Amino acid sequence: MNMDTFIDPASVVAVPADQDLQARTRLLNAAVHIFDRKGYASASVREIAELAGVTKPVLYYYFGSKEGLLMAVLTEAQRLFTATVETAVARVGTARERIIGLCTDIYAMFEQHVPVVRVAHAVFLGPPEVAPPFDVTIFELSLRGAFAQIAADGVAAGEFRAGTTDDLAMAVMGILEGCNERQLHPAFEPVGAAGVRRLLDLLFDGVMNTPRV
Amino acid sequence: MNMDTFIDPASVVAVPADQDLQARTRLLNAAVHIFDRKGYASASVREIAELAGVTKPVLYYYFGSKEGLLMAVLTEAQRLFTATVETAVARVGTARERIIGLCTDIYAMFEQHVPVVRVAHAVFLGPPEVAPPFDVTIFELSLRGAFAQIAADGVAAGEFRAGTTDDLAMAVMGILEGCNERQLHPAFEPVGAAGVRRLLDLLFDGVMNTPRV
DNA sequence: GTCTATACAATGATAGAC
DNA sequence: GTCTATCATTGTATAGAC
Repeated sequence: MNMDTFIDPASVVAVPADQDLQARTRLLNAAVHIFDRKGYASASVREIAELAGVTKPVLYYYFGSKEGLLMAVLTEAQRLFTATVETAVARVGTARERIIGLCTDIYAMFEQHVPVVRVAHAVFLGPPEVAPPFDVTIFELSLRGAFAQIAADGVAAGEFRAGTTDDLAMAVMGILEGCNERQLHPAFEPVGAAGVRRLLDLLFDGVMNTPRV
Repeated sequence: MNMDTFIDPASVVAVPADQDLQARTRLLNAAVHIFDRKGYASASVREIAELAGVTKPVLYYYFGSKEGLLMAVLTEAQRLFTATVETAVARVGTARERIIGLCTDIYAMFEQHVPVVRVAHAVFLGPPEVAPPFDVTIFELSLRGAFAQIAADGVAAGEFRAGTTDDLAMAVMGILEGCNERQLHPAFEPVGAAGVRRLLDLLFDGVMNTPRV
């Protein structure tokens, strides 16, 4: 992919129309901003072009259509996501530490790129009938595959109880998703990286007061 | 609220334009159907009125605006939600059983009313700038309050470890949300009520193979 | 309460000059 | 590559007859 498509997080929230950036990059930043605030369907190409400081035909010259613009944003989100997962999976340590590490890495990446993540999140959970031709399930599948892999390692090493692999991956996904949604939703207070770790510790160690048999 | 606003789940997915129903009810069913499939922003009142078998002015006569129609749908969703939470909280048993009971009740209610829940879910997670004047946080707040109450009971009774109340509620919310999203998203296979219970058991009993100290 | 007909703004997209 | 000007369509909403 062209390096021109890189989205500078600071510029997204600060000055999308910074004249030092290329028109294509300014359009991407503006698109993330508007898609995030109004949703893809309610966003207008007019507004995006204005925010980017260019005219409408420039937008169509670079992206072909409104949907093409969304596709470019999603491609960028996928790049951020898979990079985070791959580097986190390669870590060493106990399975417990690796799972916590992957979760905190994902959580931190979401925190650093809230607008882009929110756009991708909205497409992922939104109505499939109007969704663009972008396989949004790769986010879920790759992340769950990573958790399942680490969990299987933990079971094989005797670190985790036998037969917990798939359920552990699913439970971790749920807890992480809950934390991320609280981070993405402006009405709630984020739990923070420490909170993510606390919730995962609860899952690993259990809740009951009586020792297991 | 008028009983006329009740949304028969079967009619929503089957024949929204059933002539035996009142125009207002047919409009509500059609709105849920269209909002669910295309999203609120992309849905057109033209299409909703046609599906309901009435003309546009009839829609505006009953609901005043497109947003009023969405508000009516959300109000119905809230009714379903709070009713489920209240009856589940009133149950007796151990805190662990009560938490599992509330989760499976919510899960089953979502399963029975997938279209309405998806619409409410989309508004809850969607962009706040275009959201209707409906406090979507009440879903999260009431549910988390219920979990925290039960968890506090469990801690007080010595059933759960001390200091786990809030984290337990958050972790349960996350796991439940993960299961519900897999149920609402057509690309994934639902975990089922048994899966929900398994994941919660994992949280209660812990994952580690070594006994806690 | 329900209809026909229409007002009117906004949309995504393009043609063609430069 | 970027502009001005414009098109065709669709959107929500309403006026007024019955």
